[in-house]
Amino acid sequence: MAANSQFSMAVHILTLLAGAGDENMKSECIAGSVNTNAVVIRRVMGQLSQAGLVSSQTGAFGGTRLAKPAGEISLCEIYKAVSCGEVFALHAKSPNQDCPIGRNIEAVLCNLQKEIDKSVGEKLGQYTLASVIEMVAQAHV
Amino acid sequence: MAANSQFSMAVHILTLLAGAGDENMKSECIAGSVNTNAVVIRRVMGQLSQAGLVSSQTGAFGGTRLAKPAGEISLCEIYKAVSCGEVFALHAKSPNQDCPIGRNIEAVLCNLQKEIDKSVGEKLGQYTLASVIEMVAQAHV
DNA sequence: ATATCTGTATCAACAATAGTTACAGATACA
DNA sequence: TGTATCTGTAACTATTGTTGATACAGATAT
Repeated sequence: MAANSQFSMAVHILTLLAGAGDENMKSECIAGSVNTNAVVIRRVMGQLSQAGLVSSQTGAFGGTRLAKPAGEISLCEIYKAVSCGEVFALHAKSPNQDCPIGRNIEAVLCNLQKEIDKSVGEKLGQYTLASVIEMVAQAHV
Repeated sequence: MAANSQFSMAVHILTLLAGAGDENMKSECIAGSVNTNAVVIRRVMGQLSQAGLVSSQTGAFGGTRLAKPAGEISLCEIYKAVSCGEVFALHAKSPNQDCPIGRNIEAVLCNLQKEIDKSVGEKLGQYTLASVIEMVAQAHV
């Protein structure tokens, strides 16, 4: 499949919104920077909106802006807002329950999965949108 | 798409092999526990073999066994052996290079991706196949 | 020789993402 | 009030990755 790049898009979008300050940005304009279709942007935006990270306005002169300061938006929040998959997936079909190992391995892997996800969340939680903006600025050529 | 469950399968397979000790296990038999097709097992096995975690024998009475003790196989090695995707994907199409943010955000996200992947690797490195076997044993009902 | 097992090519089925078009609903402004 | 503009969302297609399945060459023990 096409790999899930929603997190990357979300960070990109939010960085643009932070740059716009209090002004509304149109999805068409954002799509121009991300290099994709405006509907794709609005789809991601819907998830960010549900998470309370942005607020949108319909109608003429509408658009979207950050719902809170960039310093108060952690990358972990963004990650959770866009429904990314887990680091690894559990068995597609349940293993053979007649096998002692098959019967118990799922629970072990599930716990491991949760632990890894938690670890990723903590790592992402070390950064905020403001950190990203700073990194982008430092990368400036 | 169907989520990538190769890591889960790999851990399951290796746990079974560890239980078989020095005896060769047939892919057909492993497939019975994992509840899938033998070819799927052999595909994963090929990656584990390339990583030096298992060794296989063709021909009659052939099969596969662990190439080193369970205590010396870390989950990080397994994770790297099966080509799992990254935690999140970068932009599918490159962002607009005419935009100051579009031009620089990719590198920032790429660094972040590497850092997260490293963090996942370290977390997985805390466990060995032997740990998994122990956890499966404790889960026994 | 024969039976058995791995390694691998190939194809179909399925799922998820991304891209696109279309349109209803909301809103600012003349 | 009418018009232009923008979001939200449904619907469809194209593409891609995983899994499942069949088939067969090559290796090996007996």
